[in-house]
Amino acid sequence: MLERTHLAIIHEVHRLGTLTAAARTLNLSQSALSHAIRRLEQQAGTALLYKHGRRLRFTEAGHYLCGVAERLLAQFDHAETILGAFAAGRKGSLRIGVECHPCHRWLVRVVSPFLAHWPEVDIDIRREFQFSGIAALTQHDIDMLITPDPLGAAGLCFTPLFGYEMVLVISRSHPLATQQVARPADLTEEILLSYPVKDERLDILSLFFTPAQCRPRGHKHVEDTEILLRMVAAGRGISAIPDWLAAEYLNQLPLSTLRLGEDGLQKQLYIGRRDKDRPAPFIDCFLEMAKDTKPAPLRAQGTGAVPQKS
Amino acid sequence: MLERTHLAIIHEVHRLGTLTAAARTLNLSQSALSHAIRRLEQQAGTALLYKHGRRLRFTEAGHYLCGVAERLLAQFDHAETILGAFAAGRKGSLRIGVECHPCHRWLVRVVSPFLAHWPEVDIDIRREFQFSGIAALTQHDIDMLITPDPLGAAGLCFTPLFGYEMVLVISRSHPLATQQVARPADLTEEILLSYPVKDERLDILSLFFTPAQCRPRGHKHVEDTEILLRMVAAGRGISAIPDWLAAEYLNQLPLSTLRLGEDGLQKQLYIGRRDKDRPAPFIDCFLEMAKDTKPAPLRAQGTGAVPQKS
DNA sequence: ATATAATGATGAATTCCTTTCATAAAACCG
DNA sequence: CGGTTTTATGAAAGGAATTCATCATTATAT
Repeated sequence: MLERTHLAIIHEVHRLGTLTAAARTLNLSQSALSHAIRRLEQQAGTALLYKHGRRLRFTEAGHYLCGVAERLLAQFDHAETILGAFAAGRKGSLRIGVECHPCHRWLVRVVSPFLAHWPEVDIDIRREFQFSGIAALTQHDIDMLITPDPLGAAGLCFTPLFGYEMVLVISRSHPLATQQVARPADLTEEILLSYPVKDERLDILSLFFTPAQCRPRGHKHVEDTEILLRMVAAGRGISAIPDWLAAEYLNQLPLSTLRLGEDGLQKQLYIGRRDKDRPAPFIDCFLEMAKDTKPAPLRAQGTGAVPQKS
Repeated sequence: MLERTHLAIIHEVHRLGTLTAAARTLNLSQSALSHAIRRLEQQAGTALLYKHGRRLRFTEAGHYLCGVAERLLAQFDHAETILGAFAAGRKGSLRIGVECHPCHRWLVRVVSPFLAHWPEVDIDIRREFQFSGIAALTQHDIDMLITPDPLGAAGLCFTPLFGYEMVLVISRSHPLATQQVARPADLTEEILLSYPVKDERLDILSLFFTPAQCRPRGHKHVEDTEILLRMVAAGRGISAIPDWLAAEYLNQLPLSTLRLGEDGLQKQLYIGRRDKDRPAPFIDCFLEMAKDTKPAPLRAQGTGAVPQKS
């Protein structure tokens, strides 16, 4: 069976001209090379080298194999280099799951500089999961999960990123726009606009309406944040988004924000990953960069919610 | 060090999904694969597989290596196939040296059908040698030598191909055209036209003029047979060529042929090769085809030389 | 649930292949 | 013709790959 060592021997003999010299650079004895070539020739059933004077020359088959060796050895070397990069954690890919739909905007602010620092690391962001994001993480479908709900699961660990508050956004011309706080009973005649996720994953339903045993009049799904907020601004509905996301739009669109209930709907974003994962440096780096990239909190304004203390 | 076996293991595990199945097809024990992968992982410094349930899954580095394996293994397999073709003698190249200039025309008649039968065999015909054709043969510059002078040399063997006669060609309007036999003394006022080879390799000089201690009046070199004979026909000189070559031109050009001396200048063509050469079937085949391709002898005609009994 | 089958991991023993050593043979060089 | 350089070879040694026996884990069937 043709092995890498055979190719290496053939290659060095070709490069240096003699077995003895090739043996030196390969850290083997001349005898070892001689035996190895002999074995290979017997297995191949054809001569590769023949003596010419006291040196060696390549037969045609030998020359052919020499060409093969040059190509394949280069590929072996390259593969080992890449493997080394994997081992050193310079190369890899980071599949990031996001369970917090509006967090996408924040995420891109983390990802951009990261990609610049780790040119060999690919990033893939996934928002759809077969089951939950947690399951995707344990099943190695993703390598990291950004979620506000750090559900305990064996073999996972979560790192807190930052706290934020879910705020109600309404059109500035809405009757409630003058208020500071919204109560569930105030909103029973509204149309709720939300990202297209299951109801139980919508905090405004599970933590605001449901405990008060009421619901908005209607509920529509909107994929895109920009469109969602434009619809809100146009008075077509209300929505609940993180305060820092609202902050980005307050001076672009005629929107007002209200606290959801007396205490506000406080949330915390976590980044989760598998315990046992080899700690690739680029993963730690991503974590650091994620922690350092806090979104600008909603500044106190007439109709705004109170900023969150970090 | 990444070896072919590692690639084979990785590849089979990927293909079949389990170590056990891969071990079966590789004729190894499951334990062997497990150990081998473990060793490779330790050397590479990175995990390649991890357990998922009771099966194995590839890490990123593992997936990468899997791609490498697919590419490289294919190349190994191909290389071994080609090597096998070399061993079986289906593939190779035949560098044929020709020391008999006019034999080129005969040679192409052998080579054409040969190339059709051995599509993987390349043929290279060489007429120029650093030293002699014999030296080129022993030094592996060529694999076969077609020569009328089978000079004994250690490690070479010669196979006779066919006998022929060197005949004098002169213009049909030449005064000697009516004669059957030419003698050296008749030609001392002629211009000899010959292929551009050294004088000592020209039989008409070494075996005809020199023994009679005379020379033609002049001697010019002409590379091309066609041109050479047209010059002869035009009365610009005389030449000596094999009878069968003359036969091809007798009805195209106004030429006459005369025997060189009483007995004619009898020659024999040989094909020489190295004794110890692995007896590739295509070489034997070439020999057979060469033996079977005898040139048409010069038919007896008014002014022609007597045909050679084969 | 529990038993059973399938799969991978592991440590020790063994086997097999590679390498080395010592030496011979051949070829080049002055 | 020695002296040097180079390859070839057989036997011995060394080491790495493989196997064996066994355990742990997980999936499947009863």
